[in-house]
Amino acid sequence: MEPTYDPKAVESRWYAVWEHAGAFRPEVNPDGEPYTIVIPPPNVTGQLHMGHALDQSIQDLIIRRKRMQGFAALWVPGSDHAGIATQNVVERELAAEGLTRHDLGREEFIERVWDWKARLGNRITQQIRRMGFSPDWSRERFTLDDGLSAAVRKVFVSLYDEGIIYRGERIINWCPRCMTALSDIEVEHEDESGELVHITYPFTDGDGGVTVATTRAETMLGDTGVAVHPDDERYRDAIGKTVRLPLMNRDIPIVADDAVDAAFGTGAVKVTPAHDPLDFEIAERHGLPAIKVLDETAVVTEAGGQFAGLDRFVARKAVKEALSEIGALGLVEDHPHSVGHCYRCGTVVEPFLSRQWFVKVDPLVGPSIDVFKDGTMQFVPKRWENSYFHWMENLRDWCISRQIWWGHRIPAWYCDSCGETVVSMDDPQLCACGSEDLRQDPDVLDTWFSSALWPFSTLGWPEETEDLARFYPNSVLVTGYDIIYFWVARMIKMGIHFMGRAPYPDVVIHGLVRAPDGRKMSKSLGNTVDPLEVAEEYGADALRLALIQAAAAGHEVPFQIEWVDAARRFGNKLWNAVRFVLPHLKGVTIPAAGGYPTNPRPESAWILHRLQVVTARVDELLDEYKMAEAYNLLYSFAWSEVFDWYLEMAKSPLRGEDREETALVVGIVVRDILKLFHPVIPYVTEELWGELIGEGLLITASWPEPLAYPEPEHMSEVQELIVGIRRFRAEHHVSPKTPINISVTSPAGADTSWWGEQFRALANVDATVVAAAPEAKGHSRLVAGPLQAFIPLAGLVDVAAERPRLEKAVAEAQAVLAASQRKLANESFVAKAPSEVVEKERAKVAETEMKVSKLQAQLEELG
RNA sequence: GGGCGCUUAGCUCAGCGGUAGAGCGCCGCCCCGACACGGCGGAGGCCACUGGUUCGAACCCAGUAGCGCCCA
Repeated sequence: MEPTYDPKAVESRWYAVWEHAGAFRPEVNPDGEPYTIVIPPPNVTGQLHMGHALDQSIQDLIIRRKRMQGFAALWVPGSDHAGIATQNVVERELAAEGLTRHDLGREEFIERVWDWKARLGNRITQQIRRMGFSPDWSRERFTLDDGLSAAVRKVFVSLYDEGIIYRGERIINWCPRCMTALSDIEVEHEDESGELVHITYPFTDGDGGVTVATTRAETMLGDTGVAVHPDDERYRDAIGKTVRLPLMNRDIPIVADDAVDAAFGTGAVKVTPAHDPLDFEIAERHGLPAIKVLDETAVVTEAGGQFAGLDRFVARKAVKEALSEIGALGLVEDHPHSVGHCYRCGTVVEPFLSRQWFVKVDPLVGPSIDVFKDGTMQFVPKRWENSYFHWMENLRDWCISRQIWWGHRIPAWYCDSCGETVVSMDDPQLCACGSEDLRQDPDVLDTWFSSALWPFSTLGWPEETEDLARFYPNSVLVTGYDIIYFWVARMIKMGIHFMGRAPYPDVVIHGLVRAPDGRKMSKSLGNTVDPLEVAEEYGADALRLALIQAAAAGHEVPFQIEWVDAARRFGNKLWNAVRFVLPHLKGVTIPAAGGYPTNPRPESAWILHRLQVVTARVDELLDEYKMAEAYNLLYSFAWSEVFDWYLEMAKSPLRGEDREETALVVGIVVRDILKLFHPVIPYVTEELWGELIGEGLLITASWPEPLAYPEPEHMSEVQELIVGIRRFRAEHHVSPKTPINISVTSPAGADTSWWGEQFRALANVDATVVAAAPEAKGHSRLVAGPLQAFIPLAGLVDVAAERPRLEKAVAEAQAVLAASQRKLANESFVAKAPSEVVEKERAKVAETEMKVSKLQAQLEELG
């Protein structure tokens, strides 16, 4: 083995081995209880970003551990077709050739997208492999696969038959650049500065008029009414009158409606039914017509009179100028307000009256909330339930049709003869009326519609497959909080509705990986960090460990390359630990599991005890999805206890008579550390497993279940004394190479057999174990519980130089003592605190008093 | 406007009722037969502020200030 670990060579070696061994398939544990995770499908257009790296690191950690625990662990990979995004990408490619999709026609365009997918669509799956993640590629799915398309079709038809899916004319969010409808949550609101423009509409029957306020002046071209609140005194007499719409010279009524906010603007609102959701509702209640004055490209229509042909923002300015000229324009005030943008392209979305397909959410919401209330499901951390409930309870119907070509085409046909709509599992040839003039709806479904079925469509539904029976419900879902609404909520609704059971009991929510500057990583800000580049430079293992250690419960994760660097060095440390162990294994075989000795030396008993305690705690933490805490604990156990202490303490016995029993423990402890770390840093641990065990693969080895050992007495005190001696050397500039003779007191009956050896090995002192403090003066005294070490000062240091150290030690001990005494002097503390806390405090006082008196005695000895 | 979160060592963050932690950075000493991608030792925090609950609060409650996110 090389003295330093090189991730490059190792990380390219193992993936194929694992895959060929079938290790990613649940079938490696044929009798295991099923455990399932479905991957949040990344976009085919996408590249792996830090968010994926974190999300998938967590999933791989979970799935690899479950696999080692003997579960039939299934992690289903796949991607979604990302309708709008993918179509945009391919259209951009066409544009470079001077073409539009309409030049190609629907079929040819779709073929072109499939070509594109074949060319580049597997980029992200290659990247997932590079990271060492272990989903079952034999079960990879794509939302446009035949099977998943059948699932989509079945769901659409069923929901249509149940009356939950319907087609209707409503105000939807329209992106004039993508030329499609969007759902409410695909609109991102941003505060922008704008103007609140006051416009006066004169009464048709006399003097005066009503002044309305708007931020979108151009929409007044489509006004068909004015609304005021019924209780608004100011407008009591105006209700029922008509006003003449300026510029358009249209007479429109003033109506009273509760929906009007009397406190906003002038209290009178213009009603533009075709271009505002609230106005549309008001218009419905009062029978006002809707006039479209903007078209699909956000250009003013013929209905906009003299402004026809102008872009919406140009028209806004022109309308204001025209109003100003005729004296209808009043106050113009600055008005910062929230403006909706398309989440795909950033264009300002237009509320737009349009006939679209919708999912009625009311019937689906109740059960999706109940599963949390009754404990069937939980968010981790739990606080996400609140925003989930709030969102669910305020849902509006989900607009699912998209005016694009790439996606699941809506299985609805319209009969040109009788006007009937046919929705069916099989493409209809004839309408019920006998006509053959059937046209299929040209639109496709929202990508999230198919993603909502992912936990069961990937398992074969609507076929009744073995996988479906075995792996549904899934065991856990791991995802970022940013898609709780987009995806998680919808999976829950569909899962319950179609499978009769929630898709998984646990939803683990993690934060977003932020740029080093603390801001969101985004291409436009240019502050993204490419996980593949990081993996190239530091190793995928290092990136994964760094992400897991940093990803504490549901908070944002600022990306720090220093963490990756630290994680990389941990790999090197592990590597060298194994490199240290190997030469000592002559004649000793480390079993792949178990092998814990019955009667280990005290040092070994200590580390085995710690191993058991730490492993048990790590299991608890992982079962609670506290990944960061678990691996920070393991990290410091491995480095600070095993490597810094135990391997050092093992060195002496490994050179002795009974070297084999220590070699066995060293090997076993390192083996279990490899196992415990494997789910996070699979490459280096697999490589080292090959070196240490050389049999089978770590990926399918068993999760450690160490034996419990009683903790040997005085281990921590001996360690404390060793640290004290080292500190003594450092403070007095006594080289570690200078041998020192000390005496160490031992309580009666203590097993001191191993002390001398370890004092020599770890502190380079010759320690004589004695029953009582030596009589002679002129030594420094170290106190650790019942143990004391006496370092003779003669010839080593100036006796007087020891005084400041002692004085400091006394002061510190006295401060601790005073604090404890103060507590115990407090009657309510003694009366009300739990007895073990009080006992602990009393013990501390006794111990500290002892320490103070010993140190003071020594100060006196110094003279 | 409603909701959620954050404010802890120079930096980035854990901890969330019983004596303040990590990584990086910093200061000494050391290439000691696993590792200088390292070892040994050390310095460094009125845990944002103000009140309250409690025997005891970084941790619970209320409020204040600043920052961030989500929804309307």
